[in-house]
Amino acid sequence: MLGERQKNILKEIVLEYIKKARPVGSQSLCKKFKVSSATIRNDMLVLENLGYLEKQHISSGRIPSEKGYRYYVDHLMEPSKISGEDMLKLQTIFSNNELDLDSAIEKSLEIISDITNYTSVILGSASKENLLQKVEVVPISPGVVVAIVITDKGHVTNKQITLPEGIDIKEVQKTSELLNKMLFGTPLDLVPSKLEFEIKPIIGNYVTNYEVLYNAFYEALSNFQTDRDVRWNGKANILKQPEFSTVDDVKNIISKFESKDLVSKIEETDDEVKVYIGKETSLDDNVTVIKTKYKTSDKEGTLAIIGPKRMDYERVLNLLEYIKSRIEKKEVRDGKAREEE
Amino acid sequence: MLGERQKNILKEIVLEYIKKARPVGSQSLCKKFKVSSATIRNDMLVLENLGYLEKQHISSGRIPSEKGYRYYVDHLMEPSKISGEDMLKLQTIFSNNELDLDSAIEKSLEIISDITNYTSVILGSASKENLLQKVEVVPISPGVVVAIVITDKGHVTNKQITLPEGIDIKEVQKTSELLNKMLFGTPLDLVPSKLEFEIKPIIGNYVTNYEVLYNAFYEALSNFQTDRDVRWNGKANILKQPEFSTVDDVKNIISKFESKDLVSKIEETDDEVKVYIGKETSLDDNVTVIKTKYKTSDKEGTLAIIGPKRMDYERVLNLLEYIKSRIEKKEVRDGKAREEE
DNA sequence: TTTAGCACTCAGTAACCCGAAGTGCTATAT
DNA sequence: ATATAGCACTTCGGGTTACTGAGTGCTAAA
Repeated sequence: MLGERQKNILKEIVLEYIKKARPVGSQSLCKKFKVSSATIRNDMLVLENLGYLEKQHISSGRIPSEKGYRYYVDHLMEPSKISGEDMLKLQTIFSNNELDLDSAIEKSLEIISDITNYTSVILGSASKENLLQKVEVVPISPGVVVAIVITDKGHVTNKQITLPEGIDIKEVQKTSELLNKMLFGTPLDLVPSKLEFEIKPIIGNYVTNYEVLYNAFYEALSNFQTDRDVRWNGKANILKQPEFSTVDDVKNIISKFESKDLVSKIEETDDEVKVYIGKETSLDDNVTVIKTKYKTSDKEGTLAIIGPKRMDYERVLNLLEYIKSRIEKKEVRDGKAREEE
Repeated sequence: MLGERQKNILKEIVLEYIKKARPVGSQSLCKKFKVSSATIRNDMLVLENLGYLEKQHISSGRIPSEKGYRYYVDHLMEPSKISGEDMLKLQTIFSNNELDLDSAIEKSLEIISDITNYTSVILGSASKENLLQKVEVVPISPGVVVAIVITDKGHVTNKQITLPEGIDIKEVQKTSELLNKMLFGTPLDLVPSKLEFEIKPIIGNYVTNYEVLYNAFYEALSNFQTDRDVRWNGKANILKQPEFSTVDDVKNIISKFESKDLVSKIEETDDEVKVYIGKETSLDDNVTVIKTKYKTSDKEGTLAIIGPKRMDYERVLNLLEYIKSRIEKKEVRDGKAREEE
């Protein structure tokens, strides 16, 4: 379909545009391909007709279209290794035994944001594979208790419960014992249904006045898994990109970042590192999001880098791949409960 | 110092500029004061020479200077009550018994952001008046435990601790018992020093190999009080204000919002509702921050509204005053453990 | 003390010109 | 067939100019 030179021209244009953020003209490619500008122009026309290139106006140079970037990422980009320089900056983090995995992930994405000037987001939530380990009920004042839930992976959440008038603290204790007995070892995502179908029917046998108590605990326990944390780095970085040079562009992207359904748009389900360009992101047509799911023994979530479509695809891909691999390595190493390397 | 008419002219200019965001000319005030524009101009000149008014260029209308806003807030603004409309929107929140105080505060600031189009921030942290109620240690896997700290007000934090090789879980239990005994009822802010000066010297008597254990617990327990949460509402609202019409202004304010020392700049120590204008904010010369400290039985923090200097001072002051009073009322009411009103 | 009158200033807009960069097309050369 | 040289054409962007409207400061009179 595409001639060899045409492919290379497309590649050059993508790389050049990533570097300079200015439309690429035919002249500037002459020396590299040792042909005249007219020849380049002919090829450019072909590429434009196929939808890989665009012009901003009739006599401007070419810029890659989304389809062009996509083609570059899928076919033209040479798989490479992370640069030594980048690696160096990340290495210390993962070989530092002081840092737990969570902090290491956070720290490393912070570094990525710093060195690339893109925006990064970490989406996390307790994994479905967490098993409920313990439900602890601590009275803190008359009529008020705190319910604390601990998973086998060490995650903790809590919820304050104001007891309805006239509930005996003994009833609460009994409820908590019952919950502990029945829920121990239950995967978090199954807790609500287990509460509803196994515990609710029988709780009346153990506890009087169970209705309100049950409801209070139900709420506390089922909130657990939906608990999400979102960490940003360099949220303002994207504004440094020349594509956000008008007030409207800036306002627009900032509003998108603040919007409530951002999490659902960022979340990734694929284990690979994936690239979403422009419209593919469903977040904003002017950005590219490179992201991957990560999964540690106790949490799972998404690592995402958000930048302009003119993003340094190769570098970011490599960085994310590297971090992903280090996360896994660290898991293994931590599992062996510290063994000097 | 200032004549009566001059004061009124200043006031009108402030109000007019707040409403329209456009410099106010002498003509537009003629009817209101029943004098000619020349007279107004003379007064304006006086006000300008005293530093209350500014011009953007030699032949533009006047806008209030920071000093002018300050004078307005301190001397010209008529103390008034919150508008019925605004109150209505907030009322339901505080009379809703389902909502705990925390959520009510959050919800009400959300509403303020919505109706005013300003940005709001809630800074919170566990109060110094929280007393340590319990230290709970839950083993979750060989060599790993979770330390959970609960205060008498129901706040919970936790920290995962990886035990050094060769530590017996019994030692951990003993440590936790010791901590519970010695720290029960200790105000949070005193925990670190108590650990250092009372517990460290004697822990060796109870627990062998105490060094590492002590360090792990020390870190977990002293992080508690510095634990801060920051909640934003309408972070992008400020961009709607016409004062942020150039890319640079926008980028600037966004960076300020993202900066790490924002918390320290926002935090308020005064119990009153206070107004900080422009430079006074130490945050950004183009904004006004109206804020107040709040204090509930278990938490204390700051409520802040950030808007342009051209902010609707009266309205925001009233809103904050109102919320403050409702927070206190609700405290009282909740304390009586639900008594229908 | 207030007012009318007037000259002056400046932001903002629109119209225009011009050079730079780059294109598409056609006719020619390889 | 492919590549090239030449040329007419388009658009952007920056600079200049001219004009208008809003608003001022100042002076002299009421």
